[in-house]
Amino acid sequence: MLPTSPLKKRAAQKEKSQFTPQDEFSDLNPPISYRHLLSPHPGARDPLRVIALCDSDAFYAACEQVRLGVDPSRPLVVRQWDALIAVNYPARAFGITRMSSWRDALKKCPELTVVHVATYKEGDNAPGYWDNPDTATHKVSLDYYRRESAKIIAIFKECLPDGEIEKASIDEAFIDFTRPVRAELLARYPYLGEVPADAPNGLDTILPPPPPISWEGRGILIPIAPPPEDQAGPVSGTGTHTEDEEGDDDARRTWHDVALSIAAEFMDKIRAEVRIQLGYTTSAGIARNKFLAKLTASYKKRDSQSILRNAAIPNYLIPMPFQKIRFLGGKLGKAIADKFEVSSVGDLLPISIDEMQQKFGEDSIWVYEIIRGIDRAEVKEKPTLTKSMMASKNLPRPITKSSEGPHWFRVLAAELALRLNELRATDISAWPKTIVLHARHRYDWSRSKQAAFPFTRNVTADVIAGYADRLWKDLVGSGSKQDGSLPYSVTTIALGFSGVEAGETGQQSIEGFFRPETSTTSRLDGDGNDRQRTHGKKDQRETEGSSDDIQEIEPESTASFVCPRCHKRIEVELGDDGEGESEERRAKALMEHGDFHVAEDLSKMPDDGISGRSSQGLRAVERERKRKRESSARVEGITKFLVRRRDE
DNA sequence: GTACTTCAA
DNA sequence: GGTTGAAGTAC
Repeated sequence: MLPTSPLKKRAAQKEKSQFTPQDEFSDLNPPISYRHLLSPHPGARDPLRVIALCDSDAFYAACEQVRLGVDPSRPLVVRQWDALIAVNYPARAFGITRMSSWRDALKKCPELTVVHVATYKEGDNAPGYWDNPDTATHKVSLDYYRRESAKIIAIFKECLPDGEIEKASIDEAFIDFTRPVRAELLARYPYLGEVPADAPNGLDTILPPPPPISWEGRGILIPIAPPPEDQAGPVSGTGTHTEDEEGDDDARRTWHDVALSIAAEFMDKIRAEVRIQLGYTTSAGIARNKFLAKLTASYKKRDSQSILRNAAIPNYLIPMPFQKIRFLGGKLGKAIADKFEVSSVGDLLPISIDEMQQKFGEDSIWVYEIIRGIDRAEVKEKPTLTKSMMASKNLPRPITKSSEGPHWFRVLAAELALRLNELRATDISAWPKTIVLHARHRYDWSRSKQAAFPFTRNVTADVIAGYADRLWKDLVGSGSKQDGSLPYSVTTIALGFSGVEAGETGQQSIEGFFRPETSTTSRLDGDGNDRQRTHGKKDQRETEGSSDDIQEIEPESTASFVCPRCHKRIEVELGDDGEGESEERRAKALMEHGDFHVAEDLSKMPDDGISGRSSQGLRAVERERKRKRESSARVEGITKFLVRRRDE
């Protein structure tokens, strides 16, 4: 229970009341009953919840070190143009930081290995490693790191089939250990599995005292500072106590600590697995929720893991600069710091929720809870497939002519084509719904245009670049100036796919696209409508005729769809090797037909913008301008039809 | 759906 | 600082 209203608290603080910041942490030792332990679905409020965040140390540098077979104890940095984007720990020992320039780094450490990140240039169909790529002609590729990242996640999953894993960025993931830890808890302490006959409150009986914990080899414990003299600790209430060297502490030990220690064992094994199989060292934080796990991981970095027991939360959090907290590192955090002239979590604790809400509205509740160590966010497994895919380039010299765009599209498009096709090696049905082109003017603002991207099999750099050309014209206008100069200089060009889908949703869409054809008769029955739409195309009649005649034809051995664009009926032979194969054939057929339309689109690409009219000219730069869109004359891909069908 | 912004690593 | 990716907002 919170001791008093926040407003009173603030007033009280001014008069130097007995309130200490520690009093704000009211939920450090929640009662844990048999019901908690045995309930089938642990949620965010589970007192035995255990979350870890695991990240790779100097990830890009580690990738290069492993790729090149460099001795891990040797200093190595990853260079991007003149800057460094990763510095391994041996190199940090020389005082090299990510802010150093590559030449300075080499001065500090002559034996430094400097690896420039992989790059593309126009015409390349794969990124390559060069010692001195030119930013005027090349763009960097982070593809190798993405692939290595995926391997790490795969190991996490292998090691922990029952744990939820959420990839948080290229080099870090949250792991929810709650379920595996609970299973282990019951295995190690079988007496917890049954409510004792003499338990006073049945399932709601509090668990017996936890056993001693050996933290040896399980990670670094964030210390519980002993409470000040003649003041009870916020949790134990049992008066004086001391903490031994191991950090175990009879008075404060809880079953949650046991859970943390088991999670730490698991985490350690998983990290060892990553190190052995891939050669990457990692750091992890283990705590009761996501945000604390994240903060704990940064306690001691480099091939280690740290553990934050509930009892250690206040002393860890109070001196913490709150802008280190996830989502407070940006504008919101700065606004709060400026408004209240504070910098640490402890400074923020006395500020009442009302006071905060006046300025920061909805966000306040989240902030109020987070600085008290409360975070109910779930570890949610994200689909393996990323929803978007973007390739971007900061231009060394801003471009001022419209004609300078296409060169960069071809570079960006080559990368996108490679990445999409690589994705399709495993997810054949992966398809991006839209293609987006961004152009940024200086560091002030940017504009973007998007269009439907067709469901097509052969996604080549040319196809992508072709669509980008049209978006470019829509974005910067065409013919607005005689000499082809742009209405504004462009410092960044980014080309990407969004709405990338595959697997289940992709297959569902494809299913919906085809009409079920369990027998030849049922197909003929339902044909009236289709005939109207197909305008009696010849090939349609032919396929129908033949299937009508050949009665031996296996049910479901063929399927067909009518293209909404050309109204042709397309017949597909399905495989008989099970669902996987016929699914693949359906997808292929759709894409092959899409290819035809892509070719058609590209061959009669207008000089105009996509909407068929010249787009906003100079005036477009003004952000106030109203945009009127013509929705009718957009590129109609099969994709669009698929999307609509799925909703029906 | 489209264009734009914010946050993070 | 450059290159990504996701999510939220306004329309």
